[in-house]
Amino acid sequence: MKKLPGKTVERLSGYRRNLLGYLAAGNNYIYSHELAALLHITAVQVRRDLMLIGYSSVQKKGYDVKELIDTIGTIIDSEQGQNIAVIGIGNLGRAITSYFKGKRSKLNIVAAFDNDPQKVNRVIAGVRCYPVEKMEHIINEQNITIALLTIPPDFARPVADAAIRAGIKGILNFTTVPLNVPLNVYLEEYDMITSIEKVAYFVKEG
Amino acid sequence: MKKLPGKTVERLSGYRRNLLGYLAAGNNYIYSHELAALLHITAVQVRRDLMLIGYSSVQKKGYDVKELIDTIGTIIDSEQGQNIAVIGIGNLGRAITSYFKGKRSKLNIVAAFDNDPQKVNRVIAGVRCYPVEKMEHIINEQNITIALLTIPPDFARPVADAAIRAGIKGILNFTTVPLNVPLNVYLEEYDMITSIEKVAYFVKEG
DNA sequence: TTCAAAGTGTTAATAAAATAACACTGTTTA
DNA sequence: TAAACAGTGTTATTTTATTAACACTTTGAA
Repeated sequence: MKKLPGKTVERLSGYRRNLLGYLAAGNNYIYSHELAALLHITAVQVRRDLMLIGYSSVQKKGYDVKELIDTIGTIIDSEQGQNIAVIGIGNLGRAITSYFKGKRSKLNIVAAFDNDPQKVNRVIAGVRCYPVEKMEHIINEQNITIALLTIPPDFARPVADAAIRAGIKGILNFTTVPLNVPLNVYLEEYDMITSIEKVAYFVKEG
Repeated sequence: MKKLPGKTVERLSGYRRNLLGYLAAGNNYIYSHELAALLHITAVQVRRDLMLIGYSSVQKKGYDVKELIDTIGTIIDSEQGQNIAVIGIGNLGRAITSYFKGKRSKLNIVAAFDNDPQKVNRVIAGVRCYPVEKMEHIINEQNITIALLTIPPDFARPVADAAIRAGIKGILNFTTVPLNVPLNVYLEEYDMITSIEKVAYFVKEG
């Protein structure tokens, strides 16, 4: 399967999330236009995305929700699973960890790192917290490839570099600090302030 | 000024965030390619965005950082400021509040809402928490137009509806629940799981 | 059955976004 | 002070993403 565009991956993730909710609500079939409505996009977009991943419904009674969830899984999940570390287990790190933990079977948050002696060697939000000095060791030992970066700005850069040296292949950066990573490391940046400002702008402009 | 595309607004927010850091680091001028590098985009993109908002540097010695920060402010900020409420002050709500509070002079988080009697009528992360029943009243009284939705999924929909009835004009939805809002309300959805899954996908695929 | 109605997969067209190209203007150096 | 250089603003081009169009298939009703 050819590598999908980032936007498509985002939507696939959104489809699955909504399908899980839809299934939990007791629905077994869904039409493209219904799924589209949940994401505020068009039915064509949905069908086009599903075409891209080679999915087609046998019946014309809508898509089989379970089947579609599984198909999306075969595309965006890694078969053997992927391990995640939360770097910096302050307010945001804790929030993300407890929010995410257990939600996706193939993605496991297996470690947290922090410098605060109050936190180190304790289990926080269901995850063991290690001192930052042990990062390299633990990342290797636990085969962690993904890092969620939620540390104070001053440490963001050096700690991210260390994580990469230790073998991290993908970073989701929640800090306000711009990072630079080698080509073989995938970097996604998310800044809440930008989201808030965007809402504010469109509220202002109507 | 014509309404800008969402993507441009996001980048402008990113420019300002980076410029603030750049200024704090003691730099007063910045070239388009330097600013571009911080955001991992091209210099052309930067110049194009600035053209869109009608900014041009008098000198050819790079942009005046302070001036550019101000110009971006005149575009994306509301002159009289905008008030924000955090609806649901659990882990994530607290994290966002303490992260954001005071970072942008024109955007103020002025109230939190929650049902938990332990939280109600207390000041949490620097913001007073009110019971959800008082939401309509407070939103009106404090002229709150923006809501950050960080409540448990089961309450998301009814509470969002109530907030809109009370006069909210923009919602940033951090829950996994798909919302429907009237046309005059701006809705931005952010799902952390999607971000994490996106990173995971591109780590997997290389 | 058979005929509409509704839904799907796919190709074609459109729109939006990012990139390239380039003329112009200061800046620097010799 | 002139010639090379570097950086900017803007138009043109390309690429990417979205939407429209449509033939085909199933479903359901008459």
